Amino acid sequence: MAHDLPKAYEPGAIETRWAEYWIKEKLFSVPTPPPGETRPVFTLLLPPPNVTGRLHMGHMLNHTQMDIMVRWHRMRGFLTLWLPGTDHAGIATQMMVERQLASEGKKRRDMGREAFVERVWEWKRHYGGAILDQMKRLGDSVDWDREYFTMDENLSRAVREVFVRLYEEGLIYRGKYIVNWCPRCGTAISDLEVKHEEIAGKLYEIRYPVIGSDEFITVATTRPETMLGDTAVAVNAGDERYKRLHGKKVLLPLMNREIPIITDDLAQPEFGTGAVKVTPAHDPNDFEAGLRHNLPQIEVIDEQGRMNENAGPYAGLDRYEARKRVLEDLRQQGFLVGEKDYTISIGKCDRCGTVVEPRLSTQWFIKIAPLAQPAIEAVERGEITIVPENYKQIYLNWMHNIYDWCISRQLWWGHRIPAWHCSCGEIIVAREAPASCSKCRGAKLTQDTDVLDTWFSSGLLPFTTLGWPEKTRDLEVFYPTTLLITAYEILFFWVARMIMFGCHFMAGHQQDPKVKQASSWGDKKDDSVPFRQVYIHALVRDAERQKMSKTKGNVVDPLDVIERFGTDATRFTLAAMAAPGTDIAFSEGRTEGYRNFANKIWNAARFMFMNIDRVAPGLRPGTGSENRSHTGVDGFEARTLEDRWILSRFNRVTKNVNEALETYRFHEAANQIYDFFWGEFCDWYIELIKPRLLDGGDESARIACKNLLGIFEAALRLLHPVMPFITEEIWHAIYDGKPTLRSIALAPYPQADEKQLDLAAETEMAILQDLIVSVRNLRAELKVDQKQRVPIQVFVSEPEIHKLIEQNRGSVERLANVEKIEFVANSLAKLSGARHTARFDVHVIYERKIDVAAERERLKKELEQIEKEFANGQRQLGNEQFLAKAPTKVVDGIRRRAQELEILREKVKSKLDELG
RNA sequence: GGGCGGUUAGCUCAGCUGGUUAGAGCGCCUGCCUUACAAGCAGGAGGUCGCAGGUUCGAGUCCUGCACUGCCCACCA
Repeated sequence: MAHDLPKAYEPGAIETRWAEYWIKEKLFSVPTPPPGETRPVFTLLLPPPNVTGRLHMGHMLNHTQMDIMVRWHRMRGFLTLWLPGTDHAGIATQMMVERQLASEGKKRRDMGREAFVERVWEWKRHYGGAILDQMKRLGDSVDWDREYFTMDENLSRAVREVFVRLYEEGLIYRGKYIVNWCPRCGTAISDLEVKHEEIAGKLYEIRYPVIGSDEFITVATTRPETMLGDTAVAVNAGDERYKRLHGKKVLLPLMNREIPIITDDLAQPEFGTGAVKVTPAHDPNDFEAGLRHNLPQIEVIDEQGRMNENAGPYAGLDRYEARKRVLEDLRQQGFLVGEKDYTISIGKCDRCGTVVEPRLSTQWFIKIAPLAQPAIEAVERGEITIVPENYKQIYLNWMHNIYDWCISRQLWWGHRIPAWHCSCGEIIVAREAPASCSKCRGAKLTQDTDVLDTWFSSGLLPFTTLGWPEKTRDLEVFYPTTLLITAYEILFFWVARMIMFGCHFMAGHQQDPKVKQASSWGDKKDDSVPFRQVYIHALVRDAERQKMSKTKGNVVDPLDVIERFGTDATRFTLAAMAAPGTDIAFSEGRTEGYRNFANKIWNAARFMFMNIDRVAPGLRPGTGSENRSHTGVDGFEARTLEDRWILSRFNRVTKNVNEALETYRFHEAANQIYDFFWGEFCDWYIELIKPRLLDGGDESARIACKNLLGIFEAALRLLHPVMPFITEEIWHAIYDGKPTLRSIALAPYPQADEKQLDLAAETEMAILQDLIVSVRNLRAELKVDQKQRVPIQVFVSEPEIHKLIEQNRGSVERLANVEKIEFVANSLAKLSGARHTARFDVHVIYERKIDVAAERERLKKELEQIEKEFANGQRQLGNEQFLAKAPTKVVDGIRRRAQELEILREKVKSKLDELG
């Protein structure tokens, strides 16, 4: 790269080129390390996107944060593994392919299972994993050689192994229970996959005639159509109103079936009429009550949400149509006695939005309590920490109230349950298809047609991707993984399951102490956990803080944003806005600002190269371009105040950035670098060294170049995890395309050197900046022509400050466009149009007079503020409690400030007097 | 029905364990094509930190209540 390159940074081609280079060079591939490896390990498992997935802003935030952490650790010398892969996503993918088939006029059931599954694989090979290509565009530094798919043969084998083991341990059982059933998807779904919604509905009161009397008993229901399957009416045993009806029967209207009146706590006297219809086959509570009272379970709704043959005249009707008809008939026959507005909660299928039907069916379940206990303890003991911390309590609450998990799905795409049914009724659960029935020796075995919940297999990934059930070297080194960064949405779906499975199946596992001890997690004892730390990232919303959703049409496509502003700028935006615990309202304005930042860096680089090529071409790639092997600033020779200052600032910022990343304060890390690079390095340092570069003599220019290069190169490394592309581009240019290392990503991350912190330099620099800004301010107020240089007068009382300004006279004159500095012996405070701080007075000599009225206003306002602050300080200093209790640092600070304020007050007052 | 978060400049947001003068970007106003950058430079205006109490020497920061707002969890007909 040379200085004749475009003035404006064009990220497109550059980013694509480096993304390809990183993959081609296999820079982030981590072969299994041999025994004896002593580097601390950092492992991160990518939350596998669905094969059907496309990148959205939430992913982009997640990936940005992961990549920052990964690159940061890698540069700090950790043996860093980031494992990518995709999830087969049972329902989602099956739906996708079904839709595709529908457009061809085909149906899944007509094709048959085998052909359909083959079709899904075909789809997967064609369209699946688009998101992986998008990840490449983001610059994700994952190990592509280890990419997995949840239905890979080795992972599938591990899934069967887990299933069989859990079954053998009695933790998996099969049974007929009420489950959430999606009539559209035709499968059971877990509690988590049901989204509840409040809608306006009705509460109907229906009276059932009591047999052997002319009485009625009135029940309340929101779902009248289920009455067709009623097998009892329940009242509370203690409810006086119904005591006389205990043991009697009622005649179920429309169906004319006799059903008993039972007493059960299901019925609560306060609610409705105090009597409740019981439909064991279509309501979870009624199901339980049915078991308690041995009631028949009459199913009236089929798996497609239609009334079945048990529904008499309503058979064949859709459930909602049936509701209408049932109500009509009840009304006509005088059984419907009440109808009032009522807010009801309905469950909808997470995938397709269809209203879920509680339905009786035979499913496979995991007994959750024995698995939950260790998973709760691991978090309570701090073996796993969750950040932000409030999610820990949410996790624990959920885990304490968890129900058994329905793991079977009536789908075709997924891991088929490793159970075989024999015609004799025996069920054989086995790792591979058995040849014959273990009970009757028969060979007519058919495999269970159900597949497993997608989350069953993804819950195993932390160990199955590393070779489990084999005792592999990978497991020994990389398990437990170090960090998991994920969205709150899947805390229960995925994170909780991984913890349960990890603690269960990896119990007793020991990580290689050589790679563990050196890491920051070395003090943890329990290596069964799947990860050491979980960071829950924020939700990305649109600029109006609305949740992005396709139906609202407010989805911001990250690739569009990338197209317009570049990946680096987009990444920087997300990093800079990602304060832990708060959602992000994505704004393109910010991204544009960070695109400008990239441009600023680019132009600073152009400036640097222009000067190096002109005065010290030897600096690149020869001198100073030796392998950057340490964590500081290379080849820096502090000769001047600005040199000492920028070196100190760099180290302070480096310290802050590392500390911020340590605690996931991405926004702080990003802002620190931004402010340093733009506000200090470009605005001040580069401006200050220009004279040395231009006409300071060869030696002086060479050192200035070297220092410029040193800071710039180190700053690139500091920024690299956030903006990997532009930093890689410029870094390579520094070495003229011939760096010793193949990538800045492999160079050491800057670490602060306490010895290079220089408080004196920072203080002195602040005074000079203050003086320069004061003069610029005065010039603006006097409307001095920008190009005109004007003389100034300066008064200082302290000799050191006089010396400081004297020594940096040239800088002040240049940056404030001053013709000549004249030091005067007396305070300029009274002089109208002069500026003052506690340390100096300054006056611009110019024929134009300032606007006296405006000046008076300004001074009045200033005085007011000074008085206010001064009074405030005095009050505190006069308070014994304050003096006794406040830290000396604070007290001293206020004392010092009070002195300054007194000086300032006098200056402002005398000037106001002068103005009259 | 429970639980969690948010409310700071016109807009979008920082402000970590309470401590001197509450910050940034965008937008706005003024002046500059100053030989890295107009995607830039210099200067400026703009805030009773949602409301009401409380704790404290000291509160944007901690506590209580309220208001508005968002999210999650929940098998009450």
